[in-house]
Amino acid sequence: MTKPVQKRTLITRRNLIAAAQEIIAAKGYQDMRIDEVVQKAGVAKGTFFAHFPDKDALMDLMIGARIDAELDKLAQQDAPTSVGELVTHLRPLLGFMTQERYVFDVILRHSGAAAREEIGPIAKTFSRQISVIADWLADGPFRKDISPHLLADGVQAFAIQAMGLQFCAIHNGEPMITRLETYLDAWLTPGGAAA
Amino acid sequence: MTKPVQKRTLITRRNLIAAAQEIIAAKGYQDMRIDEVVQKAGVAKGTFFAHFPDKDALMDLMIGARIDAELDKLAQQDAPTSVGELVTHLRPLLGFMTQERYVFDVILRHSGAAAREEIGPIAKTFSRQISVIADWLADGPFRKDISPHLLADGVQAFAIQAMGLQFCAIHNGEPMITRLETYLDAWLTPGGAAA
DNA sequence: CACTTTAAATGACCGTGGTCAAGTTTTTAT
DNA sequence: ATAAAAACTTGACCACGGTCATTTAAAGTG
Repeated sequence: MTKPVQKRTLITRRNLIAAAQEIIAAKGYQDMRIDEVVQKAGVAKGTFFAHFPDKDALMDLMIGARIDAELDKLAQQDAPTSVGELVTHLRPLLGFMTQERYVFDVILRHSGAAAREEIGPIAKTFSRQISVIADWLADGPFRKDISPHLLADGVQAFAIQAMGLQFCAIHNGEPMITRLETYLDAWLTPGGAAA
Repeated sequence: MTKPVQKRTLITRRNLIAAAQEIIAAKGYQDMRIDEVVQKAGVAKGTFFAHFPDKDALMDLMIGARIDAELDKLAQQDAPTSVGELVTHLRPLLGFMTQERYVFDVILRHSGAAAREEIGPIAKTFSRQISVIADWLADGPFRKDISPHLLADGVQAFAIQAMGLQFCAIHNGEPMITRLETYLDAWLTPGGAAA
């Protein structure tokens, strides 16, 4: 896990991940089964747990990788010049995160490093997300009385709030994106205009 | 579940809940087992699932009840006249929510009504929380350019963010309460003073 | 009261995540 | 080359949430 010494180990690990990817592509995250992964990878069940502490750790890896890919795209965009543009930029990322209730739950569970020592893949993407957004906000027409980092923290908090309500039975009149825009208007440009 | 007709049903249900409460009091939420609950309640396992759709539903009930009790206390407090006071008022509630990682996860999973038709106990407390906080904020020295309801939504979002980071390995230098105060200062009194 | 219908309880059974003592392969030491 | 040590793999096994055909008890009916 930390420092594989044998070539064999790397191959096994790669096979496990490849098998998981195929299964997820075919049936979604929710329906991935460890039994199916090990069967497809051609190893015994115990081997899986020699490579990953638990199922969640693999999910962390898989979902983290996809979020990272979204962040790659995000980071290449120009800094948004309005809240509307910011929300538009975030849309694909939030779309991925809310594609399955299960995925959103995994993300929530791992976003805060999950009380573990080592910071997992998803938690890393959350830090990165803060960096990307903070960079954007630093130069845009947004409030300047607090640090870009704090601003970005808030964007993340509101994004999670908006995504969470997405799955809620009551609040589904308003689409997630619209709700997020309302939040971010109030957060990033209090008083109605850039301060 | 919706309309129990027999006395027997009510008794069984009460026994199940009482058993669960005892076990939770003794070992915490995380370590509650259905097998132990039904054994203590003196019924078969299948009976449990005739009363609750799944384990999570019972957890929803138990945790929701405790949150509701906290909200009862909250609602009796005077409206806070500063962000610091607001945070102090919220402290016991947030303390309960973060007492166990497992509890926090259950709460997150159910806060948005969990994509079910009926709104569960925890989701109800979240609505109530918004009401209580909105009432407080309406009259206090906080920004007035957006509705108290929207303000309260934000308080909730930041509270969740602060609690989530509580469990994070990196961010544990700053205590949850301090972090929340920083967030809420920026959210409720942008520009440094009440607008 | 006897009979039927409906509601509730039962427990053997299953699916799936996770464990671990024993076996196999690879590396290191002599 | 050979033995000892370390790394890796194995699969039977366990824990625990959840299911369902069957049995038992309660409520309705004449």
